[in-house]
Parts: sequence; structure tokens; C-alpha cells
Amino acid sequence: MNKADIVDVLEDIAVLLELKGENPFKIRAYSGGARVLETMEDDLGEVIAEGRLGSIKGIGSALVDKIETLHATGELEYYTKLRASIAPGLIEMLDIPGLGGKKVKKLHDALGVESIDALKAACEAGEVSALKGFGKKSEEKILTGIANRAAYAKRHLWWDARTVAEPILAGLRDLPQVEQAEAAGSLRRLKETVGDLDFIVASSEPQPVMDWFVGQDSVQEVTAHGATKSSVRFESGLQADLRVVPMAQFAFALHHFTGSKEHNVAMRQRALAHDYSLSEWGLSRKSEVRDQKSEVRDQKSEDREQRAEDRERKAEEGPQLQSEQELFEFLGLQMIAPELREGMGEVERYELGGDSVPSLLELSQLRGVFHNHTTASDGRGTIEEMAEAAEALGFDYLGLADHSKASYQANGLSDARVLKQLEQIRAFNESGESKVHVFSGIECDILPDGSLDLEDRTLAALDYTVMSVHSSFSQSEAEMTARVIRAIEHPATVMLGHPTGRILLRREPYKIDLQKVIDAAIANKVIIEINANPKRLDMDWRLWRRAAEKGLMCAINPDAHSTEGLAYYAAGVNIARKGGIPTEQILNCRDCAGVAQWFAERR
DNA sequence: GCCGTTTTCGGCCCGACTGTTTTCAGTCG
Repeated sequence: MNKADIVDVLEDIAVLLELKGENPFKIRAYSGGARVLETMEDDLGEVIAEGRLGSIKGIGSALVDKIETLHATGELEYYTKLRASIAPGLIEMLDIPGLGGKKVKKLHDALGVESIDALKAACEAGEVSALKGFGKKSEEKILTGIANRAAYAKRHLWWDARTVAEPILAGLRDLPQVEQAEAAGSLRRLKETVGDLDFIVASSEPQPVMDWFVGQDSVQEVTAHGATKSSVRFESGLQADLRVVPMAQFAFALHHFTGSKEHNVAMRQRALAHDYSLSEWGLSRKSEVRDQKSEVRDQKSEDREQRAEDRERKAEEGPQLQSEQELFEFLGLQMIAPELREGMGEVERYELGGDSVPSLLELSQLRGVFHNHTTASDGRGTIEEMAEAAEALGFDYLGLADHSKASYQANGLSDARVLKQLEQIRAFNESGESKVHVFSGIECDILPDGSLDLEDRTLAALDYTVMSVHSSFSQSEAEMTARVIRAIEHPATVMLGHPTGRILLRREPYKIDLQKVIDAAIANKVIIEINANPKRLDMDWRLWRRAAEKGLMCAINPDAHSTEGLAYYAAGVNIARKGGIPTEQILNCRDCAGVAQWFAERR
């Protein structure tokens, strides 16, 4: 069994244990182990062969046994038995807001409910509200959750979520009581998809801010409305949370709610090592926190005002920090950009005085983009229109790469049509009508056997090529990997397009061993693109840091099918930043002559 | 189940909000 499948099994075990009402720390050990394995960059087979698995932090002896068994045999008796002991319908119930492992277990134990349908019937019969620990409101909430579960569980493309978030952020900043406002969460971390929106506001008058937030026209349901936190749901099912804190706590709250969860755990552990406890309210001495905790246990009737006072006292005792940068520095770290806070070793990498970390790509560093379509295949803009749009974006050059003939549905170009378009591009460049230089390319299909869709001499006549898979997605991993590597080894290949073919939230990536593909690309001096279409963002950011360290070159390619589509390059920049790709390894950062030289040397 | 320069046992990141309680458990992030 491969690494990704083992990760899935460990995550599944964590969910099943939750439904069994197991020790939460045991559950965390499994999900933590899954995460460690997922982000491990070494080859799992090698790690096991060298006996190094147990020395990895977060993987103890029990997990070593289970991972090794799964790797060797693809089966695990512990998992098989565990799964057989729990009705599959219970797992689905966890998607209903307000239901966690314990409540689902209770519903199952007390009412024998084993499916969403049965749960719905039990609610309608009033059986749920009669249960201890549940009431009328719980019952109604479950019914609403069931009715809307498709919409509630849905994630959203970063690009779309940003469109919703921007006017809300602007509205918050316009309020007179608001001193500072930011979006946090996965939106701020530039994740490819976003589950919900988080806003952090600094204000000494929270009430009017909260009232404005829950009163927006687009709000369909208010799911929480407290002193420091409110949550709303929009018609689309998208949820948004707002936290209002005093200015002194803003940096801490912004950091906390930007996450990720894993990054926060690493930061808190680091704070503890410095004898501080870190929370969204600030930093306080560890010893003092212990005292306060015992105090809190003594004063059972502590109310909201008391809590607020406690927070203020705590904040006064800890260091006063004005920004996230100061927080990182206080803990001996360089500033970690939000998009890097994924708990993938960044806290260790950004130690002050440690190895230097690459500076992140800026939008303004891009001199042009490759892989765009025109009316010759399935694009909506002509050569002239696309060049004009590129010029408006401040680019020096534009790469055009229409589909090849095997992409029949996209009106792909035959050899003759490619050569005709090449003449048109030459004439356009020679006309001097645009400051933008157009590079002639093609997005050539990689056929199922790994051969290319156009003749060698056609490919050789162009400035550059992008090779992509558009058919036979269901090949085995071995077949697909061999197919793509064969294309990479072809001397005409300059770039590999969208290497997994995934469509976010809609189509799974095809099975392919990307580590082998990356190694082949490096060996053959082939660039792998970041397809910047917000629905693709392929190759994934999680793979880029390691690949770039090994020497892989990158191109940010909007895959624009219209003049407006060129703007997608910004989403590609997000991914390059998340992947920490050094600018020297991004072809778009070179000037026109530098790009021409790369193409010439490659061909 | 994991981990260790106070520890091989006893902790494990921290806090807000809700709903159902009448002092707190569960969920969520």
C-alpha cells in the first residue's frame, strides 16, 4: 500500500475512534501520525527499509507496527475489525453541525440510530429531544443540518471566497468603531479551497460591530452571537465568523485565527519552551497561567465580565506586542508569511540565525505568462486581443499555447494549422503594433502511450511547447507515470502542463507518481507548470518546496481562455509563495531575452 | 497513542459559545 493510502487509513481510524468515544489524545495521535506521514518528504519504502520510521516525531511503536504492516500487506486486522464494529452511517453524521463523536455515539447507543435517514425520523418523532443532554433546539438544529448538509459541507474555491470576503472586510473597515480589520483563516493562508471565512476586528466597542455583521442583507442564519464571537451563514451555505478584540490583543487574535491549527500547535509548543503560554489573547508566563487555572476552578460562578477582566490582567502581565512580526521575533523567529503557516516545519525553518529562507515571489516580479489559448482553439480572444490584455497587465511577453488536434472537443490545431498560426504570430511581432512580445507555443496532447500529438518538425518550429494529458484518465498509476515520463523525455518538450489533471472540488487527480515525474523533469530540464486556473492550481503547493530544492524549474501559467483569464496568474503567484519557490527558479521572473535564451538552450 | 534536560507515568494547546443544565459537557476552530 502506498503512502497516501496509509494516510487515509490512519485518518479513518481517528474518525472511528472518535465515534467509539475513545481517549481524545489517542485520536489525536492517529490524526497526528497521518499528518506527519503525509508531509514526510522521504520515500516511505526507504524510511522503512532503513528502520527510521520510529525515530520520526509523532510516530511511536504502535504506529510503526501499523504503518509497516499496511505498507507490506495492504491490510491491517485492527482497522478491519474497527471498521466492522461501526455502522458507516455514523461517519456521515459527523458532518452535521453540532454533532461530534460523543453525541453521535449517544444517539446510536440510546436510539439505535445508524443512518442519517434514521436520525431524521428519530428527530421528527421527538425521540432526540427526550434524550438527556439533548433538547428541542438540538433536535431542530440537527434537522436543519440534515436538510442543508450538502451546502454546509461544501468547500469553496479561494478565488470565489475572496469575492465574498472583500466587501465584508471593506464594510467592517468602514465602521467608525473599527480600529483595524483583517480576514484570517485559510483565505489569508491562500489555500486553494476555503471552508469558511474568518474576520478579526480590533475595537473597544464590539457590540455595534457584531450587530452590523449579523445584520448584513446576505445573512440567512445567525448561528452564534456572543460578546467576542459571532457566526453567520449565507444562502450559499458559506459560513463566516467574526471575532472582535481590544487593540492590544489584535496581533495575537489575528495570528491565532489565521492558523493553521498545526502551525498554532507548533507555535504554542515553542512558546512553552520559552516558558510562555500562547493563546489568542496573548502571551503569559507559564507559571502564572497555572495559578490562574486553579483560581478559575475555585470561582465557579465566573461571568463574562470577570473573564474579560482576567484576560486584561493576563495581557498586561505578558509582553505587549503590536504585530505578528513582533510575536515571531519574541519567540526567536523570522516573520513567517501567513501562506507558509501550514505546520509543515516552517517554525523550525524560520529560526532567527538559521539557514536563510528564500524570499517569496511578488506579483510585480512576473514579466509575462505562458500557456494561454486563442480563438484558434477554444479561447475567446484573438492574438491581438490577448497581447493587448497582457500589455495592460504590465507584461513584457505573452506565451500562446493552443490545443493540439487530439483535443477535438477544444478545436485543437493540426500540424498545418499550428504552422499557420506560427506565421501569424511572427507577423504580429514584426508589425511592432504591441510592446508585448508573443512567444509561439502549443499545448500538445500526450497520447495514451506517451507519444506526442504533433510531428517532431512542427514542435521544433515553435518557440516552446507545453505537454498535457487530456484523455484516458483512468490508466493505472504505472501506465500514467510511464506515459508522462515518456513525454518529458521527448527532446521537444519544454514544459509539462497540469500534471495531475485535477479539477478542485470536482474531479480527482489521476493516479500518477509525481516524485518520479519530478525527478524525470529535473533530469531532462523540463519545466513543470503551476496551472494558475483557480480550479486547478496544479502542481500542488505541497510538493513544490522539496521539488524546487532538488532543482525543478517552474512556470506560472494562467491557462487563460479569454483576456480576463490572464488575471488568474495571481492565483498562481499564491501557489508559488505557498510552495516557497525561489524566484530564480520561476521562468516568468526572467526578462524576454532570458526566456528566449532558456527556450533556445532547451531545444 | 506519543513523549521526556523536572518525567518511562502523567501529562498532552487553548478558549468561546451553545444548550442543557443549576455547574458543565460537547463542539468548534
